[in-house]
Amino acid sequence: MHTPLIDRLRRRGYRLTAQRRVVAEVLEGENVHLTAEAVLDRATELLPEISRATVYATLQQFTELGEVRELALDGRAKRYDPNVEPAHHHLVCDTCGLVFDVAHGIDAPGLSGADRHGMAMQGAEIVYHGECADCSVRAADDKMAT
Amino acid sequence: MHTPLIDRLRRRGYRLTAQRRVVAEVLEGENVHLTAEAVLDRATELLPEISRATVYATLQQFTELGEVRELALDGRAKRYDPNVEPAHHHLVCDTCGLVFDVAHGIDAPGLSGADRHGMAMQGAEIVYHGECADCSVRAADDKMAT
DNA sequence: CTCCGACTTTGGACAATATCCAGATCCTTG
DNA sequence: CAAGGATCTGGATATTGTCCAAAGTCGGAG
Repeated sequence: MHTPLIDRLRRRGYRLTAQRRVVAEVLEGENVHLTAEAVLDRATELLPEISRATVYATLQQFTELGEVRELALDGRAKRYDPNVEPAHHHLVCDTCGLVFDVAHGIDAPGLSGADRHGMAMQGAEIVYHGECADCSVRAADDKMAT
Repeated sequence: MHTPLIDRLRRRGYRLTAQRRVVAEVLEGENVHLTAEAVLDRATELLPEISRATVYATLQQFTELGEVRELALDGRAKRYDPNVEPAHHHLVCDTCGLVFDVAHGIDAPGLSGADRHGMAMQGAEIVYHGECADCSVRAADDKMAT
């Protein structure tokens, strides 16, 4: 079986290994944004001897290939978004870490030359912060309980 | 000496300790965005017996008070921005982690009701990504060296 | 001014996330 | 199907951050 991802790996000179297949499979099977540890957990179910180092390395490779997007949404673990296309931003619950995709069509304003500070621009990521309904309810309950 | 920060601490019932003064002093003396470890380093020079736990706790308190902004710009350490006003966004070098402020006046588009997914919105942060001039030069050098 | 209780700090253990490395393994090419 | 370089493994190590019990300190009451 050749998914587009696997094809691109081959074309770039990467070898086709069971480990890479498994990581690709885990990512494609999810529409939430997993952390590396979550990917490792699921990958271990499919290929018990896979190692942590391999999962981390593979996620980096996929990121470099543009197959997944690495997201730094909060100060915790990075998350991996398998939906590269269409471009979109994210909405995060600051309390529990829940992530929603924001409809595409929204984009960050560009930077003027002066604001670029001589840097080569590579893109912009908008992170909307809020509190999800569940956490709001839980906060209200906690207040009542006092 | 009573900086505005110290006043607000008192009014909220926080005690005025040497450790809090030192952390405040470190933050005010910097216009770059320090990591907690960097704050610890500088604070240790001013007050050698200060502990890591205190610095982390103090940075959290200052964040809750609105005196500093906690930034999750990349997947590495959180950074603390002492310039709360005016609101502004950030430009990050993905290679070395260097951070520039982006001129205020830029802001993220709002979210429609459907895009809010029932969450209570608390704000949006735009992170512009790129490669700074130094890192571009270094990458070019590396290529020549091969 | 002194004392005491509550708030704060300390330091070291622990947790979560991530990277590195040497040796073992395994794809792919020829 | 053998060789060789790419890849993987497992464990050590690094980085960042949190937790906790005991010790210490701030600041209001007297």
